[in-house]
Amino acid sequence: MGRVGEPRWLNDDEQRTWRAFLSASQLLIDQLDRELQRDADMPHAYFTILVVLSESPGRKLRMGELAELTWSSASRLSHAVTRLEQRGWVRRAECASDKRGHLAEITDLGMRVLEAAAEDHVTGVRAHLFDLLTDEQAARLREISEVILGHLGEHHPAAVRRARSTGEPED
Amino acid sequence: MGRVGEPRWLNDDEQRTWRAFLSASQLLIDQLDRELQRDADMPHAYFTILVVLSESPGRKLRMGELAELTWSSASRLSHAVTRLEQRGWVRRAECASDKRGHLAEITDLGMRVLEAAAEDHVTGVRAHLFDLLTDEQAARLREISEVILGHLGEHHPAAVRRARSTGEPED
DNA sequence: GCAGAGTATTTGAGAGCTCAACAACCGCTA
DNA sequence: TAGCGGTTGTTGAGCTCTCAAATACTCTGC
Repeated sequence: MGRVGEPRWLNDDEQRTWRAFLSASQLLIDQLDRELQRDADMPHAYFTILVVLSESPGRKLRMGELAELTWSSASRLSHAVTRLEQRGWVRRAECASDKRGHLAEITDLGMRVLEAAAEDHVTGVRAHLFDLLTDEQAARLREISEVILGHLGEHHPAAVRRARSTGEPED
Repeated sequence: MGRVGEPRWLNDDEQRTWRAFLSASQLLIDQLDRELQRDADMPHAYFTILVVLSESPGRKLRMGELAELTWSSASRLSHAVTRLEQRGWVRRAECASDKRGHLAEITDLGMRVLEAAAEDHVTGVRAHLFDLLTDEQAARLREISEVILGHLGEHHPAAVRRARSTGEPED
């Protein structure tokens, strides 16, 4: 991060683009978060955890894998799973192959809650995103998002362990 | 929000687009937030408040206006300003024309802190966004963001008061 | 087969956010 | 001008997230 000379400020166009994007994505996430809280009594982070678990083989994952797939820190995930466990939506189990490891498994109740939440949620995603965009725009948005994702994915804390353990160069 | 029959699920393309966009914007915001915390010891929300204040006439704004411009709830803003005040970056003053009102004003110290923070921040915005995109993509991103913003802006809590007080239809 | 280094996860404290309740004030109306 | 609904802003409790420290286990080399 060594700075060399003057920082390159954003020009007017970039400034507006950046502010629009920041506000828009923040507002969209906030809106869906509020709707999920109102309709299903859960923050979006919990919803994501349940979705990923529900799609996993055996409906269970090790904490570490779950953290990577949800782009979450280990700590945040652990706290969240504790709370999901208290609600009876997720259950912790021990990992046979590695006694340090813990598994998180979505319960039947969790599946039912998730299905109900997802129904409302998809309505919001349409109303606040896809219904507003042309197919062209949606396709562009996807390309742009994938570029950012490709760049940032590697630097995210949740991915660092994987990068190290698979011998990738660390840049 | 009356649901009519089956919810329209996202098709495969939409699913991937949505997940890519959600992850990318979340990761980008998180990354810049971490950098700001590390380099300038403040969360992004504080940075936004300082930016808006610094650009305002007299470097001060009423709490309500500041809340709207930062898309923040009144409560969140009030808590944030309290903490910014403790750091000496912002000062509260009374509003002459309306004794219910409070002004928030960025201090000289606040301006210096902001300028230092902005230098690092702009580097991050370039590195994690503009350096990755073609001019075309940036232009599309802006269009897409403005569409979302136009739609969501009205429904955001911070905008409801304004909408009501200017006689706009409430949908 | 044990010491030490590394890995997986949890824990606790503290910061920031949300929601609901509150206090202070405005301005209209009778 | 007193009353009252509406507006402005703050507060406190409770929840979620972050960061750093702790715990429990694995693996490697001797």
